[in-house]
Amino acid sequence: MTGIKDVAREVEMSTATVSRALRGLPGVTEETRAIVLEAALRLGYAPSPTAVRLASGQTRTVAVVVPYVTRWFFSSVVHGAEEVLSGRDYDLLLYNLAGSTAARHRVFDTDLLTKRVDAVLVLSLRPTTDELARLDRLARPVTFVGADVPGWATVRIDDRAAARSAIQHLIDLGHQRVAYVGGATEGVLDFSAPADRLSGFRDTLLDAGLTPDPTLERDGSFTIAGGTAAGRSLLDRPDRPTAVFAASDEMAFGVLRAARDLGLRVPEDLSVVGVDDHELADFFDLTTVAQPVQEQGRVAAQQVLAALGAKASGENWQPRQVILETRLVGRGTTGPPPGRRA
Amino acid sequence: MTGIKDVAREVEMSTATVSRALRGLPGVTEETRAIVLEAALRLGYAPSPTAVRLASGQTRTVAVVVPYVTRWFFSSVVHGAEEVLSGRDYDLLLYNLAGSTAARHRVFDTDLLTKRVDAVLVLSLRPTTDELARLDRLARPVTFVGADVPGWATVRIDDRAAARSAIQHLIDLGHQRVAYVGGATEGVLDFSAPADRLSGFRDTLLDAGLTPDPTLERDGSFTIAGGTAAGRSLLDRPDRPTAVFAASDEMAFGVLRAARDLGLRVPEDLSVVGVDDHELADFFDLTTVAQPVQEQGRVAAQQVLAALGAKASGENWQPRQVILETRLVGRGTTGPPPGRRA
DNA sequence: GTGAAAGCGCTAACAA
DNA sequence: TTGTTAGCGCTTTCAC
Repeated sequence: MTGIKDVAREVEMSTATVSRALRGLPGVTEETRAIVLEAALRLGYAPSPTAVRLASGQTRTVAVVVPYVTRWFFSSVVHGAEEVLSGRDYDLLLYNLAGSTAARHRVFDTDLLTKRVDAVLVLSLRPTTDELARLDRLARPVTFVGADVPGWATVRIDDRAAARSAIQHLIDLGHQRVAYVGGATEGVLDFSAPADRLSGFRDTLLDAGLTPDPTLERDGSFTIAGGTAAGRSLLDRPDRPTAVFAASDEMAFGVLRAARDLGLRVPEDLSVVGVDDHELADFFDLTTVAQPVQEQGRVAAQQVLAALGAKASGENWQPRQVILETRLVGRGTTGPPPGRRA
Repeated sequence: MTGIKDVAREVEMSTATVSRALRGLPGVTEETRAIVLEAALRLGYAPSPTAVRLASGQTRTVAVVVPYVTRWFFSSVVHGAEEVLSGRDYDLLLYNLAGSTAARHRVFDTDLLTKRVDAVLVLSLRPTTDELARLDRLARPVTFVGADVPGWATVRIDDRAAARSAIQHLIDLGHQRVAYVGGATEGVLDFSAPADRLSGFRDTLLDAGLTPDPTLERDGSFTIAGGTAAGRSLLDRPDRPTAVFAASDEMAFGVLRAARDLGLRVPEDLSVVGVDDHELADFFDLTTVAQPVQEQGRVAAQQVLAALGAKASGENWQPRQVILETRLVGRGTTGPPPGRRA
């Protein structure tokens, strides 16, 4: 392994000069720089990230904590974050909780992250007070994606508004009995979006003079299978709803399946709306509230890098709450309710 | 930030003793160790990974190179790898190529990985000779997942056999006109599986006395949309095949959609088989050749860790080719061909 | 513009 | 069993 000393020896200069020349710092003749660059290239020199980190005090590494890597939403956010981090020569350290409390504990309640990374991205989780305290002690920029964490930097959508636009769409079509399929509003992996989408759902109905029916609210645990089960229990009854709002596309897919299994036609007998604009939404011709997913990862990464930059140049930096726009994508799973068709 | 010196000062011992005590090395009185542990805990000491790495010469980091993180197969492999790596206190550095040649070049043809990681996991890519040469120069354990790379450590399935079992299943049902939907056997992101699955398809037909029809082979680019397009061109003709073998479940989903769009009943008019046992395969009731995906990530991670262990203890270690079992999962998308029903 | 020397925060020989 | 002393491979003052 050739090190900076080898290069210095080769060009008969000090390692200080070689270091400066290689990093493009000022105070080096162009001639000197050229000589150094040539020698470094010739010797196949590559600096040791570890040594650079120890000497510079920066890890140039960002931790990304993900509830479940295998879910489309999370892997898409990771994709976005990786894109900007690798572009700025930062390493992305992946921590996949895989839904495990033990893993969550290990990441947040031990010294795992301490001195290991310059910044942290946390996806969708709603941190506990203790976790926030520990993250605070890290004294590093932290950004939450897809969760509302007051006082901290966040990048997300307005979940209430997203639900609202979906419900309003159904109301405009003439639906009066609208069901909700969501996820636990608390639990092992506590997310912040479900509660907001649920209240957006209820409020919009109320605003339209409709009364939310508690018996039309189901837990679909944000999975396809959960959506199918919820859909079945919702639709297999005489007074079934004419429309279902699922708080995620995956649950909406499940509802579509339940409808199909029960012989219901969509949208003639039942309308379905989701949230996400999942890569399969088009495939299922699902009407949904689209949210920019990769973009949230990108923006979050840019945010922590900006914070790091500000820190380095001594500026003071305030955590920002970024809210990205959603938009209703009308497709084939929504239409007027039965008996109200043109 | 409290460092090892602070702990040493606190207990009035040398940093060497503190280091030994904290790491559980032999040659330290239990009493001493207890004192040190207590002080470290009380002072909130956590070692600096960077310093440990520089001093020990090990990064305790494994790079995982992924063609597309957002695809189910890859994120599942990452999941498996992360599980074992985090369990052994290794960091997982994620590199997502996102299908970009530039990204691939950056990872393999620059000094990016040099001195940065102890081992590398490469998913599905078929490396070029140049890339192999560079990986070789890293002098670090490298394991390829889902690709056949002669002479290197690999973890994969027998792609020819997987295709064979799917085709044999169709033949046993009585199918004679079987189509193939696969992916480019070369290209920007060069994978090794497609070619093997294609030849497994052809060979099995030949072995059964059937002649593979080149006009029944399509490129579905391993995506749902590609599968839909391929399916449409395959099925929208009078002499359409009675069965389609898709080299991945996602393409099979696309074929199912094409069939549905064309008004074909499955499996009455058309049988479809995929490969993977994707999380949605059950949802689509798709007959498929299941492969252990997370497991491949797990085994690959275990492999590089074993290699690292062998290296550390001076044993010599030979790259192994691990082949994991596949099995046909019969579901509802396959049945006897039209006109041959019981 | 360049070099000498002192760290960065640990580990690891080698002594004691 | 414990301490002393060198590093690990860079960056960064501070001189010159």
